[in-house]
Amino acid sequence: MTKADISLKGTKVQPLKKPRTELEPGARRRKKFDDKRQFILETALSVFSKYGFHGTTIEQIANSADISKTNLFYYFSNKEELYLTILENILNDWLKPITVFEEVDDPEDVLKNYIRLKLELSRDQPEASRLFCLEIIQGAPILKGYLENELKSILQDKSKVIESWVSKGKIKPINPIQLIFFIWSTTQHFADFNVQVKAITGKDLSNKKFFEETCSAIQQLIIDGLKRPRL
Amino acid sequence: MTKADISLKGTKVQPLKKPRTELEPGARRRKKFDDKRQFILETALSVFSKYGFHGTTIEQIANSADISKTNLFYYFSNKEELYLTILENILNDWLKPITVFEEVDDPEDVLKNYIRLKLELSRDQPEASRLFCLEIIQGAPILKGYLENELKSILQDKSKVIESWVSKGKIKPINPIQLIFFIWSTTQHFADFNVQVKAITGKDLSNKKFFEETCSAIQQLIIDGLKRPRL
DNA sequence: GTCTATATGGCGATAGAC
DNA sequence: GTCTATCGCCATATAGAC
Repeated sequence: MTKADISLKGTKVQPLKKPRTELEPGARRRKKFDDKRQFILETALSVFSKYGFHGTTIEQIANSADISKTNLFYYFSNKEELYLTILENILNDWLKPITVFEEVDDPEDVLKNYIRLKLELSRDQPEASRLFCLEIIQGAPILKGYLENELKSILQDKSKVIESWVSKGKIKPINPIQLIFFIWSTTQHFADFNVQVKAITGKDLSNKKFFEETCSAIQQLIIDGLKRPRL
Repeated sequence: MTKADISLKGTKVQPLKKPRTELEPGARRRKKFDDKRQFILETALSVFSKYGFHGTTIEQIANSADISKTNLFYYFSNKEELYLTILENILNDWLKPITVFEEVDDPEDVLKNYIRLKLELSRDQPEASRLFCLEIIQGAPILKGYLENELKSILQDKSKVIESWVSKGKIKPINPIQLIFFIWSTTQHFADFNVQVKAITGKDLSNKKFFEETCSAIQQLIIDGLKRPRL
């Protein structure tokens, strides 16, 4: 294993327990523990997304979270576990929007809706988007298996929806996967290349007007680009 | 300066001398020196693009280039100089395609041409694209100044071309910067997210059929998306 | 749970022989 | 120009007191 590889190493990453509603004995303590863990996770996401796994030190994270280095090791047994837990959480959020693809609906509504949801994700979770991008760009050492299995099968499923639109003549012929890539790339660009966007336009998605302008620009381009040519 | 920051530190990065045609005394030796430097640069690009600046060790690069660690330090005085020289080279290639934007031309030709050139870059220099992306995503500590000045002014220039197309009614109204972002994001996606693309489609741009299919899908979507609505 | 040491190992960079 | 040996630093992680 080279320095640069990060693997699961058999580490079991236990998902965060949801805080319980009934406060049994010990529940309050557990909640406090979970809350602090959650807080560290959020802080760590922010740091990891700036400097990458290797560029980030435990001390940086500890400082940002206002705890000591050793204390951090009380909540996460090592750097990898911390990193993996974050990636796992990101993946869930990243996938949610795609559920809007349903055959019954009108393509225009579905596509507009999906584009907006993805762009909202770029606006509200830009750090998560960037960490995800960092992971993929470096060969997805952790997520590769996931991409080839779960993600692939989800996309095949959604592709059928798009194909049905094509065969019903609702949109013009296009490779469904290409269409999805197109939406992913244009929307994520505003999170991943945020610095470049801001350097050139002076704005980013947190600017409401810029968000709306961007959203409708992408929506229009895709909707109009998919209209069947008139005979 | 945190561990993760990489700055110019006043380091002057001297561009590689072009090998001379006339072989003066000492020229042959210099050429050999330059060639080896160039070879190290190419090897290092490959490694940096996989693991990032901090994830890459000098030893990895040296091994890949089949030289010793100390020998590498003979050609580059430190890790940063090596990294900076690479980034500088990338920037040049990255910008070349945009010169196709000229007002005199037909928008459809220009856009199709530009999309193809950018996609060729994603196909032929995917590692450079990924290293560039790594740099931007992490806040462009080195390139930020460049983005805000040179790149911004180039884009403002090219925007005028696009605006003239709009005002002449050749394409429908669109924010020129947004249009350029769309082309950048959709084409670079196939280099930066190459692993994801390959995991899902089983192919990448090195596959000729896939390249052509992708190229025309992007071209069509953008060209058709920009067509003026018929009255 | 949180703290003060401290062990351990890796990595960038240099010295100096050849 | 290339090599062997090594320095010095810094980051992860642990031990053990409180």
